[in-house]
Amino acid sequence: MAAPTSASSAASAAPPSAAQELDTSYLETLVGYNTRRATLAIVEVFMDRMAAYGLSIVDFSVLSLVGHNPGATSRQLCATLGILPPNLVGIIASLDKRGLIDRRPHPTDGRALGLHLTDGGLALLRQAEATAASLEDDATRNLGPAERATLIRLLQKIYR
Amino acid sequence: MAAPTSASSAASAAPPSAAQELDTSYLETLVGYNTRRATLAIVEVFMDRMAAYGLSIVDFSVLSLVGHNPGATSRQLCATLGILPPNLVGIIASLDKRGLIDRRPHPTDGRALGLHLTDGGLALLRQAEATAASLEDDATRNLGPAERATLIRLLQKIYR
DNA sequence: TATTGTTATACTCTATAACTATA
DNA sequence: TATAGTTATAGAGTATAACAATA
Repeated sequence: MAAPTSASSAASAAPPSAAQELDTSYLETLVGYNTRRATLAIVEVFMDRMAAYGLSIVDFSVLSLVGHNPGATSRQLCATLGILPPNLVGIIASLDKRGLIDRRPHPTDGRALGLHLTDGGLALLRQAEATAASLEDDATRNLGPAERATLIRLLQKIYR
Repeated sequence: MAAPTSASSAASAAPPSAAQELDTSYLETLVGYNTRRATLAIVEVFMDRMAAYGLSIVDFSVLSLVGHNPGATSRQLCATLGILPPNLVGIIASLDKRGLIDRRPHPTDGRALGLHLTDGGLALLRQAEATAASLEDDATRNLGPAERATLIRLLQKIYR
């Protein structure tokens, strides 16, 4: 959480006044504090670079899930990403309007719509996923490959 | 992100319809996706249990930092927690109004106010920190002590 | 009767601009 | 002139209730 949030990060690498840093040793003993700080550090880089494609983090997640799960429904995306249905409507509508995804009648359920990438959506996803891989390497540059694998394994032990 | 967000988590351990789970294997290769999912899992438990003290996560962080850094200023809290000054004003005012913290004139800087815990604030912090320790143990129950230490070390390599 | 997708809406969180008083 | 704390305000993100169409 302490990471300067975009505002100050551009101009100043060192803090503007530095004043006096607080002792965070207690908070740093909490796993949740550390996962949150790490998430914010990565998310900041993620948002910066995905802005080039006009994609938010959720946009990227939706586009990627649809790409890897052709015919997925809104309901499935909501369950997977922890988004509530009313909040996904605008996201889907926006990706559809931009011509990145198609909404087709579901083959077996008349209530549902199956989501599919368009050719343009697939092309954008490939670029975005390449950018994501590169950005993740940068954000985790202090981790070796084995450490990165260990980190992911331990994190999944928490949420899976 | 996929974790059911409080709404469904109470009544149903298994998903309501289950429908068909999507393939998330690509997203799970991203460190950011995993840190975010783990954060959401812990945050959910954290919010549930801290509600007993009327503390949000930021309330807890502020109370804890002031407790471990008597005389800290708003500016320092903002820098440490990545909160913007206008968004901290209400939080500080609320903790003050509840009698958990005091705002005293800063000894050397007439513009600033030094923050201190009241006796009541210290008592509440001690309870809250005990609850946090217990809740963290629960949320990371699938990790051994060594794994927990490794996880924290690797996360700090990302954000420090 | 339950579920999918949707609208409307409210609440929280986060962000920017501008003011005051002190330095 | 720069900084600490503050106000007002705008924008995301997230939450609930309720509806039409379909199962």
